[in-house]
Amino acid sequence: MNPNTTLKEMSQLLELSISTISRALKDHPDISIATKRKVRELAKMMEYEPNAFAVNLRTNKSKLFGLIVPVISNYFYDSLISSLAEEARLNGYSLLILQSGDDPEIEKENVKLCKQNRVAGIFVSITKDTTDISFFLKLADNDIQVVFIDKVPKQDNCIRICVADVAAASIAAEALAAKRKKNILAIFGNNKLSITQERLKGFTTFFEKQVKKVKIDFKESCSLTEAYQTTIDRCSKSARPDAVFCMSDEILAGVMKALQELRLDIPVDIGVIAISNGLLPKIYYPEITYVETSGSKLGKLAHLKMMGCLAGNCQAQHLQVESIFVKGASL
Amino acid sequence: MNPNTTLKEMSQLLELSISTISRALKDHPDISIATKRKVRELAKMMEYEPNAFAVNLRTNKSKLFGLIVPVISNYFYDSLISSLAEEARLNGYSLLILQSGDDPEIEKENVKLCKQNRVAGIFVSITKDTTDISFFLKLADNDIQVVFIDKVPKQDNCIRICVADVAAASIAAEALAAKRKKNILAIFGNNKLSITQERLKGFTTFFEKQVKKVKIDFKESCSLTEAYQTTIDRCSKSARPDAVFCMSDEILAGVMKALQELRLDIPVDIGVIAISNGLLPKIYYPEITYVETSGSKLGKLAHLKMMGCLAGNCQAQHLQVESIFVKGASL
DNA sequence: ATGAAAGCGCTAACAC
DNA sequence: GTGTTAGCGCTTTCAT
Repeated sequence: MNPNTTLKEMSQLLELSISTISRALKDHPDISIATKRKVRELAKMMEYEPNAFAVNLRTNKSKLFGLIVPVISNYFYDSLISSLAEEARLNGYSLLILQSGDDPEIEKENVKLCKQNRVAGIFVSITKDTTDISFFLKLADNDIQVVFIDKVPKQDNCIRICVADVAAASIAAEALAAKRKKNILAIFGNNKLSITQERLKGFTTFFEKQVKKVKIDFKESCSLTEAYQTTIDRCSKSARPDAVFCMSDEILAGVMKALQELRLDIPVDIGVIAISNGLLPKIYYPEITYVETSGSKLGKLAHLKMMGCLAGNCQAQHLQVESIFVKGASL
Repeated sequence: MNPNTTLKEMSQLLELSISTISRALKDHPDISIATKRKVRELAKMMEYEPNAFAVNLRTNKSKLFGLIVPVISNYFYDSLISSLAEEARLNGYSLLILQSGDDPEIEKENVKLCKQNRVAGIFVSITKDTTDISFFLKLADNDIQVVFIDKVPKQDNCIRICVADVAAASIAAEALAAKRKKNILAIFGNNKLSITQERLKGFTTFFEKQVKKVKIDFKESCSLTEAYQTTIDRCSKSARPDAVFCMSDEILAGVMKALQELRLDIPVDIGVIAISNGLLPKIYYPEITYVETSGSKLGKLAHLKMMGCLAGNCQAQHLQVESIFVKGASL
């Protein structure tokens, strides 16, 4: 057992003071070249690593970001987390990852943990039942920046980074209209979520304004299984829809399973379009046409905004990641 | 700006010493009920949160685990991470998540970060190019436990938690034999990985021992696209295989895409079986028959072993999570 | 160019 | 039952 090297140990070995060692290692101009060399050599040999706790205790800040999401295993969050972790790494930060399990109580506990660890900032995608965000806003008192991502509160006195939900749904609606679809099954997720409301808005607004005489069958389906069942129900009938719109990857998965079971030929018998992260659409044949809501771009933007905040530039703001239409062969 | 409450502030307000406050908050028997009550009330009012740095600096240990994986967005790791994070949370630990990008250099950097943060332990799934694990083993000197998960080194002087790779492949092979498949396309991932070698071993050993006269076409395909191409190549020919074995979810996705394109009827025209985490098989119709290698079970076991280690019980060991045959309708 | 000392917030051994 | 003190490892101001 050879525990971590400290400045003190090195100072004793070299018969120098602790502060000299400290300064030598940070290349302080006061220290002589010779001393610096000696110190650095020893440090390397002894595999000196500064004790993050001691450093942080002084500055009362850590090189840590908290990330709170409802759940990690999800078609969307993995890429978000991945990009956030990578961006953080490139900037010398690490990511403390916390799951709320979509439970507001656990979410609060997680915030507490972040406070205890004096994270520099928190990225959070809120639960569907989070309405009171005062405890997030109060973190400003502790000099902890908060950036809401993807699933964000309604309040506008905070920093929110989202995919362009309204635009994404609108683009999908436009694609459906361009293909002259007249009888659309539109499946949306949990209605409490901001993303659902926004996507619903984008979708309906487009059809109200631009296109009349289109029958749209709106359905809320919160899981793969529900989306599957909805599709089986609606597509077995004689008056089958001529296209399905899927608000999310999870819904897309359920829809596709049903369509495969019904042996419908895509896009001949029925068209499919989704709002998606892009992973799932590519595993089907034909590849699914989708509007991309990139978790990884979202992560990059969120991280950028966070760094801006830390640099003092932290007004409330609602930023959006552009949605891109990706042509597949399903519509 | 109302920064974090400290013991000192409270001690001044209550005109008590810092240590009394400290003890009151930890329910030390020496402190009078009345004082405890007063202190706790004030602490609650001031939203006192102990400064993790100060606590950790004393104990030189944090309630933190490091997790190093090649990449987060992956069909398997999301569930592993999810379960690890949840288990950690339940035990009062948090998870520091680090991606190596499958680069041994970054992996080393990540280990350094873990050291600096004085994590209590590290879970690591190594890169395909990690051969020298001495810097992992040396962490024992710093009293940091290391638990290798899933992608583990060959050396046996360490703690390794894996899915029962040999058994999983063997179970799949058995299922194929039971269905009297005679011409099998078997697609495996990167040959450098321990999991590939093990699964290959399980698969071939079964057929060598139990069943003769079966033609097996082994192919290494490291990505969805490669697996797709392999399947297109081999299944377009007249002498089409009567079954495909997929070593992983990623390979399964590629294979299924190809089979859908070729409009082959599963399981009539061709059987499919995979080793999988279970998410992907359920999104297809028919649902894919698979041998489950649960990332979440792996996480639970790894965490259990880690806690054992911390309690002093840390001999080198190779533990395996049992593989379960999950009947779908694809074989 | 180097050293001494204070202090970040907390705990615990040792007073009284 | 409560207070005093030392110290975890580091940075930084102020000496010299």
